[in-house]
Amino acid sequence: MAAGLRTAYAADLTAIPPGTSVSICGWVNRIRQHGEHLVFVDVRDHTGIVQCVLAKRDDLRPEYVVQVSGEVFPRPEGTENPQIPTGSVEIRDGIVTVLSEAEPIPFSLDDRVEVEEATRLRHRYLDLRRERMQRNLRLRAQINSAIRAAMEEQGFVEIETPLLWTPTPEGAREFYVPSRTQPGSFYSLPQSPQIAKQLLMVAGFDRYYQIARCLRDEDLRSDRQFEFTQLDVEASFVGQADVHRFISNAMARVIANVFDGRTVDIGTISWREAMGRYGSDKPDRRFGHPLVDVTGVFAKTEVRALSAPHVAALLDPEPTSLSRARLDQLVERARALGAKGLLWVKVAQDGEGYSISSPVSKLLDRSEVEQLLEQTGAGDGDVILLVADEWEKAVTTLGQIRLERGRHLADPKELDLFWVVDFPLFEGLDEAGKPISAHHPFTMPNEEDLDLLETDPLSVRSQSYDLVLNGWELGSGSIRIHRADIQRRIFSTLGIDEETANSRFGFLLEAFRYGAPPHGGFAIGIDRLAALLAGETNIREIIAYPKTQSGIDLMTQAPKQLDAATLAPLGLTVRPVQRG
RNA sequence: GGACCUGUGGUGCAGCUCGGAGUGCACGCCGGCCUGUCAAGCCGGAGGUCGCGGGUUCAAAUCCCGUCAGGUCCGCCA
Repeated sequence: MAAGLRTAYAADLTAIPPGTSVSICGWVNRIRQHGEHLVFVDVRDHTGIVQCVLAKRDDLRPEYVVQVSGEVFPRPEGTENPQIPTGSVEIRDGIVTVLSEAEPIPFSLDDRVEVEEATRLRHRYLDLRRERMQRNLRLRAQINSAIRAAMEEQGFVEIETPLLWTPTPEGAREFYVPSRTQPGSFYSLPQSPQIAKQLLMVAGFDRYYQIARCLRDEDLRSDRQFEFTQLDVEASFVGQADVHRFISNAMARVIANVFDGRTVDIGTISWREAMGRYGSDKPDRRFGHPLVDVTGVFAKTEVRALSAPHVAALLDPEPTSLSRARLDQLVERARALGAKGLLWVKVAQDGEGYSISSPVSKLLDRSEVEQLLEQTGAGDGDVILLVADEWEKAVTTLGQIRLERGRHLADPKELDLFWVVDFPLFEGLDEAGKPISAHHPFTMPNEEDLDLLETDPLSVRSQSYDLVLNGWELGSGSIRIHRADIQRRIFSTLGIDEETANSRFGFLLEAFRYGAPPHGGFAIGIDRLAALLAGETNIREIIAYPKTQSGIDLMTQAPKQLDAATLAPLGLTVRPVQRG
């Protein structure tokens, strides 16, 4: 709704009767001066650009903030610009009022010009003027709005939880905030509202949601910032299928909203299948080329590099690009990823059959080659990549290579959205030989596997689940343990004694003694969701003020040192830091 | 903590392999011309700590070492 100094936005003008007087406000986008008597001034607001035709004006510069009052007319025949939505109209002989002058800006705001990200971040307020960034942040707002509508429609209540929370030793590294009123003591910023929301279940808010800021002091990546935003959800008296339904409904609503009614199928795949076929618990399935288990082919092989508990095979997505040097790089890459190595087998048509070339071709017998070709479906010109190792190492290594080799072949318009279920409850053993929680220690085991807790904990599946979109983990959740006896068994398996459990989670365990309903929940990473739906490959593009990989805000130069006088009331002194 | 890529007028690049004067291109900026352009066009001009420090050399943007910054990834992210 236009108001104040403005009566219309640029995008409104095509729908306005010729001759209507309007006032538009915005930034001077571009000036085209044609001598003394004809000047075109493009004025930009967030809806678009409007061409203003003036008789004489030489005091305007790009990025001046202006108000233009004048009459809207169709452009003279032959001068329309079909390239832009407002190209059929113009404001003629308007009064241009300069509301604010502008120095020449340090980089182009034209989306066609690639500007180094550091430069953009240093002047983020300028970068955000660009159409792309306006579109991205507005898309993000639209996602939030659709989420709120979907959650409220399903009976969820939005409740805020504290940012100043209590340190919890489990999980991600936390940010700490010194207390002035309790000098020497610290709050922590929550890595998620996990425990707070479970307490809300005990409190009887049986359907809670929040668009919550979470903070983790872990190294940054293209899909990770210190602070990020989650749709955080928890519900009581529900099972896994109910949680999936709530979240699926919200996702469907978001996608329909963003893509104009588009529908999406949300499938399900087990963790074991995801790992086996794609070597990842967040597979990008859009470009095919699944891994093939060829362990059986090499059961009795003479090739020492292939005698391993598991042999995974991949038909390279782009074999023609595999020069000998490139293949050597792949071998190195596999080693860098922690596997012992990688073997390649080139396949070529040879009369009726096929011949192969490989560093180990002399050591492979005919039946091994035949089975390998059959099981992988390899044909003329294909290159088979093999990684032999422990199952998880083999599939994850080859899965990562699959991703690096094929990711660019994925259709960027496709939305491959699915649940990954039946995660293992524990992910390996710590130094003391005790299992490590894969999710968090309140995750409910799969009831069929309860008996394995004490005998074979690593094979216990959990009632936890991830949501994956185009190869990114969008979120995860679980059904929680609400029964004290099962919680005791989990703590015991994890090697957490009662005293430790009480000191870490005492208030939660105490709360659970006063009547805890069965409950479970989920959290969706909104930054990742927004980035994927915006077609961006890093989340900084959908965050107004992101930090660099080293955690610096290039605009404000935060974090900054504080002087001793500021720190003293907090009970802090800073040790001199040696750098370099 | 580690690997790899990048750093050259305000912006984006080329130059770096094979050392020889801050050389070049495009955009932007400043000035002039120009009455229907639209990333306007034409002419002219200004603008440089080649990220920083050290080394090799008669000579370094270029080679070597270190360092800082940005990015991608591994570790890390219950």
